[in-house]
Amino acid sequence: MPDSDYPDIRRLDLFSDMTPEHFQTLMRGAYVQNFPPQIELITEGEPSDFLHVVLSGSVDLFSAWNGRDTSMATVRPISTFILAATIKNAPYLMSARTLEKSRIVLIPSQDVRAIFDVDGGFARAMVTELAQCYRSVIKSQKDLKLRTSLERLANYLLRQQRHAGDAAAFDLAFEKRRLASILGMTPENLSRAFKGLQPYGVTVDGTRISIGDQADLERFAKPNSLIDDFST
Amino acid sequence: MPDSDYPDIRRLDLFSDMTPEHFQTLMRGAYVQNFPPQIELITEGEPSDFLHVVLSGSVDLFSAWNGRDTSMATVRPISTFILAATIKNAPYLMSARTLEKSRIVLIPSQDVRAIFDVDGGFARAMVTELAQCYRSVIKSQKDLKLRTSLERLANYLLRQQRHAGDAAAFDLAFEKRRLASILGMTPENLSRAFKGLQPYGVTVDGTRISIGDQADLERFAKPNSLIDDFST
DNA sequence: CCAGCGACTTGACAAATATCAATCGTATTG
DNA sequence: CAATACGATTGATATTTGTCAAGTCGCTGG
Repeated sequence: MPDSDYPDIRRLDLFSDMTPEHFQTLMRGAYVQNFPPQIELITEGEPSDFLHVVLSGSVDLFSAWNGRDTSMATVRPISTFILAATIKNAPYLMSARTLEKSRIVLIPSQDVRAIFDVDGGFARAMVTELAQCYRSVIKSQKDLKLRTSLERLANYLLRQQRHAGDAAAFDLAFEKRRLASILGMTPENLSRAFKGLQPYGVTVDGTRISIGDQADLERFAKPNSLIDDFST
Repeated sequence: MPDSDYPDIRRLDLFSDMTPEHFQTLMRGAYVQNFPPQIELITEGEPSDFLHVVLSGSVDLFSAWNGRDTSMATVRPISTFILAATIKNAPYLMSARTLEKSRIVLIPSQDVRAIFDVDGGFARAMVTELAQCYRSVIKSQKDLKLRTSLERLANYLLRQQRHAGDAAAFDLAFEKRRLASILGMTPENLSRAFKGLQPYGVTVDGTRISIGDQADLERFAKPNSLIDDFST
């Protein structure tokens, strides 16, 4: 691995508290690879050989069953994925594929587990990371079970808007078919859902979203920090 | 707390690897309480003051939004809940209420975080516990997003059957209204779903479920270890 | 330039799910 | 024992969501 990547990884919360020696050990066994778009990095059901770290690009975590499939989450730099499978030495529950050209670190799971056993700082960082992941999925689960698809879309747009610095207009982070899958609906329904939000001042032009009256949309969406706030 | 409860708690994976001193410290600040049924133990949004351990009885984790509510999970002895909120010192994402008369240990979150900082064994046990919780929610999420309500019910019954030692008949673990909520449907729909499984040999008499032909039901349900196997 | 591809949209329809109201059955209680 | 309360069920209906089949639009590669 090029040494230039070290600092970026070291700076991750997950790796910043471990001893330099242990970090070195991890990095010695690791390697970095550049992947083109649409490459399947891991397949659900396979043993978790590597902990992955996305340095650049983005990765889609998805799952399939009985001919259907669904996007579960998107991983953006710089963060890790499939930490839980790695540490439990259990099969992946989700598949992963690159969405764009991506630079990814692969750290042998075996090494991660070994260092985890001897480095308290690493173990503690892992707790924080896993707790965060757990709470994110719980929020997503609440979103799915408590809201209609229209409400999910409205709240998603408000979250994206906040992420864009409360701008009145912003671009969708990815294509609509996958947004639909993430929100748990079909692409056709997403199209209709966008129309359904027109009365609340939402206009769509291709990938560009404009929110005419944020307060109006919020009155409908009823965003809630226990579902929509990703920082806590 | 009565000393008789110590061994039960100590035997939990979460607490078995920590030093005796740290365990003592945790137990000194903890207390045990008996709650009647239907008592709300915690409310979502509140600060996480205590890590909870269910010694006996059972607890429903649920969440509400905009007048709707849904059951997220059931906690049975002996295990903990809201570990993630405790460790992140963040508000509860779910509310909890006793389903029956329950005996519950309350351990001040502050103590848990303090010991977590100094006891590597505890931190490591926490990682395992959180990874398990995370994977459980992911499975549940896949169940929700990839399956129809009929398929969810069929697979739920197969899981329960396995839990009952592959018996041809078994009793539902809780009342149907809450089962419906857990499976993400209305009670009315659950009733119809049971009827919908009759062609596959499922018969219902009150709380008693009989599975006439397990292979037949499995052909319909298509159980998958990456969704339905809770041990991995 | 333009043919072709793929994502998106739209409409018509079908299926799944929720809602509302009424009823049934059982367990509890005065 | 009767009255009642509550969960479960059922039927009718409405809403939501998915499916299928066009058709549009924009982009890209020859």
